[in-house]
Amino acid sequence: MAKNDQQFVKEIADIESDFPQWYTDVVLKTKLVDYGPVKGTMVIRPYGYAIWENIQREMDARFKAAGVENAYFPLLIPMSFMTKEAEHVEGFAPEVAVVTHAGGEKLAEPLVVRPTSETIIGHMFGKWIESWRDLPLRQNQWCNVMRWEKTTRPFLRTSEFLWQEGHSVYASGEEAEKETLAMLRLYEEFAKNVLCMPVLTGRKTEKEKFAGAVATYGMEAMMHDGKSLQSGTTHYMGQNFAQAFGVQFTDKDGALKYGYTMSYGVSTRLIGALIMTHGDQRGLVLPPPVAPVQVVIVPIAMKKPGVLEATHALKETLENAGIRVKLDDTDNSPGWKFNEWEMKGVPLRIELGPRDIEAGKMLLFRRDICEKQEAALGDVKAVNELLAEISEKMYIKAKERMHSRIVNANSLEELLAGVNGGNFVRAGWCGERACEDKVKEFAQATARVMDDHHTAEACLCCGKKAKHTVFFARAY
RNA sequence: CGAGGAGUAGCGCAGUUUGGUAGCGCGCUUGGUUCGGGACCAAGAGGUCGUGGGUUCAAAUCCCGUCUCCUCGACCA
Repeated sequence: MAKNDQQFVKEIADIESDFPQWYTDVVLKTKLVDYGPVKGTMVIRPYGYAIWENIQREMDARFKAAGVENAYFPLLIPMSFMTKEAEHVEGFAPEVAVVTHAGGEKLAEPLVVRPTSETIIGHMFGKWIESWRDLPLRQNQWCNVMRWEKTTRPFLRTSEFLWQEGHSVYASGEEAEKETLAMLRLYEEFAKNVLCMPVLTGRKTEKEKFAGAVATYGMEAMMHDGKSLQSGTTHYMGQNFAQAFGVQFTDKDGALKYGYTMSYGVSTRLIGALIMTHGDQRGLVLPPPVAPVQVVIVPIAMKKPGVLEATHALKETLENAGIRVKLDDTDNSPGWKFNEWEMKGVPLRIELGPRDIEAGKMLLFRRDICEKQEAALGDVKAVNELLAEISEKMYIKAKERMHSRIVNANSLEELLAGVNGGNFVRAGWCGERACEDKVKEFAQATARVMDDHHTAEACLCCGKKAKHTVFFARAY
């Protein structure tokens, strides 16, 4: 029975050598997603969606604490909105899906399926804002967006994906910029405490920034193979969108002024980041805060008297303590269940058999380091402490890996050697587009984030005085 | 769009060279024995071989067309 899956587990034994294939296989196999009928779309299955729900819940709590409200804006955007901001339309035109027919007729004006909502939200904000008393206006929406990508991979790059996009308007540029950085810090804290994932944060280069933004900031996570994954971005728009959509207010001095806008977003890509940051030879390893099932109980010798009753009682005890518990009382063999739930990344497994019940104990298996330990049967405190420890260890492990794989480079050759070795490469950069392009051509690496303050001596490419310290990496 | 590969049962594949009644493993269904690291026995269901045309007594197999998907590039959260 289940020889297929057994083979599969063997096949994924070496993650780092065959990472993209491992990733796709494990995501499909663990039933997080399925491919949709339209190329590049994914069907998020309940187990995968539950991860997203947990991310949403944790993120939403942070937004609300920061004073941001949720709202919803339309899926369809008039084509003319897109063309109002020159850089924006140029950036998104190649990847938008367009509705040309509806109601059995050709539409007078084509409608764009939102690739992001800056334009329509700018339009509405323009109507809602009249006075300085209306500012700041800070809203967020959870929705789907569509970008017609050429090559796709579940969660990491799909044509349609789920995300949150927050949009704020401020009376001054300073406030809007401050909020842009504050949200970046919020994301960083979220990555650490909820996803147990370390990230690098910083400003994006001109080349990498959002279409229509003055400045873009991002957080980058390191995957097993040393590639970088952009996991969240925040954008300061200045008055670009405010001017395009007439977001004006009457200030205290009676003058009519344009607002300053900013936006920020994270997507279902975070799930991909999780999988690729923590996953190992046995499959997924999910951080307890987002794991759909935090504890799985596997009864041993279920038909022996008292075993099922004991597992049900344990489940109830843990559930009452607010732990997400699953009791696997299917008639698969225990070995099958062990592998199944390990593959699905459940942080903690409890094995309970006649011997344990007699001794008043339970066997705990932690997924992060794959080790077993004993605890008193029904000891909720022990379970909670172990879950907390798993979160902490997962973060530390990922952080140590990332920091051990950041190297410095003073030349293109050193950079190439660095990224070939699966590292992030820290280097000086003069700020010229030509040098950035040359790095891309020479080492297939791009500038992920940069730091304006701790400036390195010289540009690794042209040798001129460096304006920025940049982290270069190959990226997904 | 450039290069390569693949379409046969739910999944993974064999069969194509040399045309001859559609096969294997897993999964699924039913019954039974099991259960501390992917158990076993028995019985069963399931396929217009991507698609259109051609050659032939006969095509998964040969010929021509066409569609789709995957991998690697260019583009991107």
